[in-house]
Amino acid sequence: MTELKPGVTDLMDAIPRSGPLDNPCAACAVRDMSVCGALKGNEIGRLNAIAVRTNVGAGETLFLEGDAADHIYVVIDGCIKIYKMLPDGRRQITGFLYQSDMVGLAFRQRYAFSADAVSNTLLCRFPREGLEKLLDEFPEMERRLLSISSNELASAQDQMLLLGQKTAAEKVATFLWLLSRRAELKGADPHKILLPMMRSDIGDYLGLTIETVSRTMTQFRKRGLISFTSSSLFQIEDPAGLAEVGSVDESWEASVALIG
Amino acid sequence: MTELKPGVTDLMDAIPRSGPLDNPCAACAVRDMSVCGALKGNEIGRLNAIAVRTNVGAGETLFLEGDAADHIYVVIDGCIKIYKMLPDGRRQITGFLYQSDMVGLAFRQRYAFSADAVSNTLLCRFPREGLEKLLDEFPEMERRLLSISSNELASAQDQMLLLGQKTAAEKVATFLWLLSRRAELKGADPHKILLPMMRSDIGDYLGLTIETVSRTMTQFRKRGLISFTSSSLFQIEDPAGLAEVGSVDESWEASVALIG
DNA sequence: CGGGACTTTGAGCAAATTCAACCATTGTGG
DNA sequence: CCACAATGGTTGAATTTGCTCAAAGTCCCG
Repeated sequence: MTELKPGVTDLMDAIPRSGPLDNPCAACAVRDMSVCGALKGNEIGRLNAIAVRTNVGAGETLFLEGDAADHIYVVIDGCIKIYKMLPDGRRQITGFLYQSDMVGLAFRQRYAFSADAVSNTLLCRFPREGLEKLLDEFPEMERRLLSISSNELASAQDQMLLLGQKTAAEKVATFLWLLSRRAELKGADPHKILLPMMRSDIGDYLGLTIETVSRTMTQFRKRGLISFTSSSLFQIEDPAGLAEVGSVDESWEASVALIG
Repeated sequence: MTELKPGVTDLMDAIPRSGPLDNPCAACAVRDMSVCGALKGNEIGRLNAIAVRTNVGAGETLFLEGDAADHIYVVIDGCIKIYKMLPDGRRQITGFLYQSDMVGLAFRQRYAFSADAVSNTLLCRFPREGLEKLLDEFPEMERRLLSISSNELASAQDQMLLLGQKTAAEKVATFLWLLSRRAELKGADPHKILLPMMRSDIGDYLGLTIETVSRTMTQFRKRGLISFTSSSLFQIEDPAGLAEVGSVDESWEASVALIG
């Protein structure tokens, strides 16, 4: 895990910006989608003063369950998995976090879960203490945080419904459908799905073994619902069919985090 | 579902208080444990002005998923279950809420889940709009809400670990152990467990069928971990053994909601 | 080109569900 | 006050879904 002074490395340069070099937050790609968006114009400098960009390589650990919860992160680019483990090694991945998602948000002394990078990930790191001070100062920011955690709670409930009630086929179909919705929301092609995580991650997220995930996917391929280019890249051939198989509720708001 | 003017009915009178009759919030039994505790002295009158006490009979519905989210509730006494359903009737109970817990906290237009009373329940109801105005005025209240939803998120993650990874025996043992911890926290005997919900509720909470819940409990009885007085009242005979069977993590903070 | 990590596929197995019958408790009407 | 229907809970046997164990296949990277 490497730390970067803002505006120095290759990865940094991959992030589009137009503002002054000494205030990268002002031009951050994810600013409007995250808590940061609550601060406007000149206020954003306050955030920038406590922000540190951090790069985490694929498979590296950001923090472990039980570590002192000193920092809060925002994913700038890449993918993070958060998970809890049982003493014997069983693992439940409780979420995959992407661009603009927050990691480590917990008003407790210690993290209640671990976080690893799925792929190379660039994050913005804030000391908890400093961020809390800003919250005192800017109630708009606090309101936004409340809205974010309320959305997270809603998708946690969706995930409980999936884990507790859905069959293997429904679980996998729901997972793929959700990835498609996320791509759509980001303005990408919702039919081309790139899976940055491996089968064991998908299994531990859905409460299934890797074998069941694999078998279910080939079954979907044989049924013409999807087709794969490689094991981590595929095409959704029948979105409606996938939603049907997944018993997905399309009636209203998307469960992928929307910032209100 | 009946509404009560504060300080009128039998149930109301069952709540201990000492303050003036026209300001029941000031003397509410759960005040210090809930958001309400953020307001002190004279401020509490503001909350009282928008609060309405509501009584919901066992089995009655408080609201349904998709209803306009006009109100937020605090459980004064009794038990509420919140749940989501699939089109074919499968149901996942995502939580049981007890004294001082909040129900319906969602910064969205519509409730993302349904809520039914498990037993006769007394609640305090606030219009969402009015409560949000108070939040603007009293940041301390907003901070408290943030802390509450952060705790809820943590226990949602515990529940995902349970649903996705634990065996039937572990699930049931964890459930009983958690009830015991809750009783302890409330100052009650942690070995006497009263189950206000029926087997189908427990099953839908743990992602198991009623038969499996029942079989697992009799197995626990035969192993000497518990003993029952009736089907809804029993005694924990071997707390350590129960925690062991449940693969419960006792290392730090309780996952039952603690208000920070 | 070789080796390691990840994925797929297959066969047998086991945990939990389904289906079915029976038991216990409660409340109601004759 | 008892009969009996209704609701909820327990127990048993058969079935099924998803898991375990095992082997082979694929991809990537040095």
